[in-house]
Amino acid sequence: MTNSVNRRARASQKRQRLTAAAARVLHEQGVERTTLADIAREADVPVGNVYYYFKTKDELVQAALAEHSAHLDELTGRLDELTDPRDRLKGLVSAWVDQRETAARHGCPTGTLAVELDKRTDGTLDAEAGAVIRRLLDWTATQFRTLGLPTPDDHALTLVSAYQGMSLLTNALRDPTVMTREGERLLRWLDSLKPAEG
Amino acid sequence: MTNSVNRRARASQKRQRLTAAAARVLHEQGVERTTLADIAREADVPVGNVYYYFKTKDELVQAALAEHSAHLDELTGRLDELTDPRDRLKGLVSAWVDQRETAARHGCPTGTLAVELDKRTDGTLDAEAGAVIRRLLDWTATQFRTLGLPTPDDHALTLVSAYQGMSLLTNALRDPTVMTREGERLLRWLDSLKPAEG
DNA sequence: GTCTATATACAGATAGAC
DNA sequence: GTCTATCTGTATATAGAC
Repeated sequence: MTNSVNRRARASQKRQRLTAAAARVLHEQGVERTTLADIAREADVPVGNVYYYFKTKDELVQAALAEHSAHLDELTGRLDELTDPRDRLKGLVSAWVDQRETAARHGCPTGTLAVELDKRTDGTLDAEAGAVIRRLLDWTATQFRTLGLPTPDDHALTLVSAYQGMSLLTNALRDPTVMTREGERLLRWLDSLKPAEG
Repeated sequence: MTNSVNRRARASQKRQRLTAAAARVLHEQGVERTTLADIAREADVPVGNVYYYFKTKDELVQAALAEHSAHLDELTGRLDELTDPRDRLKGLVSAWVDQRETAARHGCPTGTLAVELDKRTDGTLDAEAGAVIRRLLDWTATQFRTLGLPTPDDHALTLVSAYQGMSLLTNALRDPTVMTREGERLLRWLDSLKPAEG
């Protein structure tokens, strides 16, 4: 009984290590350039053993996406504790800017994954990254709506789009200050927004 | 003599066909998922023959990037014939929106290429896509400067960043209307900009 | 210059011992 | 559950006939 529990605990621990390693390595190297051996090494799990936890490489990609999605939930969950929706949005922008060094080296985890998965001709996984982005859009639109703005969806699109754009440029130019400059502009923009009268 | 010229013409024609095919296929499928056989088939050139024109796959990627860069030059060249820099910028945005269906399926050619090449750990080619984006930034900044705006570089960053962001979201959500909505906002923004007094 | 056949290398995945 | 050894497929690149 105790042994069985320990084995199970160790097993899911390994699964968790593999998931975390996948999220990290796939972000850094991309899906196509990452081998199962890379992930296994990073998770300190023998290569052959990977298949006990994930039947295919795609399942590891999916697990990595779920991990990024969970990180997003954590962030928005923390921001939800702020009372003013404008502060929540500004907190989101600040969190992005804080990640500028990572963005300069590897871009946005979800965004770069979405770009890569969209290159697939088969329909495998290519919608999954889009779903994570859509959840970010939804959360953002809710904040704009709570603020009393007339077109919350358009504002959300503008903000998330700006984030993906500045991440891509920060990465392509390898220049974290891109993130700082655009981040400051976004903060000013958020401050300037006035809810409709009435 | 005539034969030699014909051979040379055919040869460079094949090279040109390979370059064009590379630009197209690499945009659609991405670098890592594209095989030399894919490009050769699209160019109607036998696989083994590719190596006569390009020593490595990376050289084909480089040629594809140069092709995209040339397309950008064509576009900015046409826009340069407009007298008002504001009209040039609005023309740029309109050109982007016109490509929305392509963007929905494959994203921005240069942007998605940049994302993929930035995943490389070796320093091969990963700066080349960034250079193309930088040239777009420079051209755009020149227009803002000619307009008499105080911080042309920041405005350029905002515009190009917005383009890359809306391309990525259009692609990830497979929704061309993202491009239309953001494009209209950018046009309104450009119209609203007033040069500093004096 | 053109093309076929093939060398080489390495990835994803599986079989099966422990 | 864990791990090694290996099968199988496929991609880049080359050798060399034509």
